[in-house]
Amino acid sequence: MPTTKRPPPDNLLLAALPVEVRRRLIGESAPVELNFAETLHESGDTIRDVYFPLNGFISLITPADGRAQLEVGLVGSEGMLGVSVILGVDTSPLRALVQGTGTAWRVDVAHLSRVLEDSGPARALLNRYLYVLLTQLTQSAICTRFHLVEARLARWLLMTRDRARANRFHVTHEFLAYMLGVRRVGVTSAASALQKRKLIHYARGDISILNSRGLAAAACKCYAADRKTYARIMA
Amino acid sequence: MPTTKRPPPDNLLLAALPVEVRRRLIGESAPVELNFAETLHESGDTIRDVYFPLNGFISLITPADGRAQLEVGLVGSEGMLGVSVILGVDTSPLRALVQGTGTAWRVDVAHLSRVLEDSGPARALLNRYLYVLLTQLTQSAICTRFHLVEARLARWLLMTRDRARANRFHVTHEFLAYMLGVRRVGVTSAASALQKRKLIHYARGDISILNSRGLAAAACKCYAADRKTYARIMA
DNA sequence: ATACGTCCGTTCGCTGGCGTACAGAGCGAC
DNA sequence: GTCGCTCTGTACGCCAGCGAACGGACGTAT
Repeated sequence: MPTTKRPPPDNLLLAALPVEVRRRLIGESAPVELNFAETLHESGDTIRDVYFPLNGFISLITPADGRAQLEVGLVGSEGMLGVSVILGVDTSPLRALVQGTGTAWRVDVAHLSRVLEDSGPARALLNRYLYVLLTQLTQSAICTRFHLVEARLARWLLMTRDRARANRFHVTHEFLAYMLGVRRVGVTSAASALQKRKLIHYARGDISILNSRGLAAAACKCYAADRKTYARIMA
Repeated sequence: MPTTKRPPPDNLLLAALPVEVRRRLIGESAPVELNFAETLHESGDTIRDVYFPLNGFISLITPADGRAQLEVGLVGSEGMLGVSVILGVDTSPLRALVQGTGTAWRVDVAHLSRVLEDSGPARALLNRYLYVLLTQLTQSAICTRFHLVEARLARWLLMTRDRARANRFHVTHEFLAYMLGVRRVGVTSAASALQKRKLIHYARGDISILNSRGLAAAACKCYAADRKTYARIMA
């Protein structure tokens, strides 16, 4: 279930490009569908296409030994999936999983490379985005290590809302547990605590954010820190 | 106290550059000293110089709220300090702290940028290094989340040995605790367990690796994974 | 020799999260 | 309506790591 609608959905990176570059990049093509639970990149595999989401959101997941796994990044309308291509490596270090149905511009890797070679502004923009991603990654590392599940959950919900541009999305406790690297029960108790405080509402995999101010207060500082960095670097 | 000596110490990145680029980059200059406990970059500050260590090692530390902090990266003779410059951002996202005394080539940021503009191979090389750093960062995130202190300690010691090119270095339990994001007592018990198994020896801040095979077995897979990635990408 | 600072060892109670297991509740298919 | 599946709630024992505190050992300076 997609969700709320806002007038002009565009990918923020593409929107920041010079028009001619943007035109050359995505040309006449139409955005593709991002289907729930679809794996766009598998860890270790060769990347053929990169994606610039318009809505929906994509989780970047690192597989660990055993069943353990952990989400280390989140890509939505503010970013791009497949940054390693910018660095000239077309092997994906992470698994990219569509968590929120939506649409995205898809660009062939070779084509992107050609455009990047010719356009300094495009290189600069994507490099800056990469820098942001890097800082978010370190922030995630800290967060995962030190913060309580409840605060981390609140942060995740807010980040997702921003990226998907929707206050309501489909995620079960079980999936959240995978993302946060904790047990499902841990998510259940954290989520029910947030629900009791009327910050969110959920039922059978549908989560709505009721009070984002309150949720931000319940989240760890990492959320604010990430936003600040994005604003500062991408401005 | 530096430590063991090996014949031709060079920075691996510089060694991989075309000779004329390397010459242009570091010219006639001499390597500078890296002094123990010196802060080369402060988080949020402007980066003036980048460093290519020959020996010694530098910790990349992210400050969290409170006293909590966490090492998210380690730079030695295999890499470079100040990668964000490659991305066109001269604000350091992390604190860079000299942990192992040594020497390094220091390069002015503006100069590096000019060289990078002209040299495709240099860009490609540093981009690949950045990719490696990125994967190591995600690996660290996993490690920090899921693995036991003892295994993480073993990994840290091995990584440090590789970067500093020395089997012996000066680090107190207290500093290790900061790096690993745990209590000092946690380090003490993990270290003493390793020492009992004759894998390491330590006394008053001097740590020696006695049996690196055994230590590798005690470490989590992250160590091997990191090495593998480095070899694959930088080869 | 003494005094002080650094570094390491150990202990105690506490708790957040783990692994596991089971039970109810909603929803769709038939 | 009933069955089966998915999703959520709750409970129980367990443990790694936490915070705090104290004591001893080693070096170095005076």
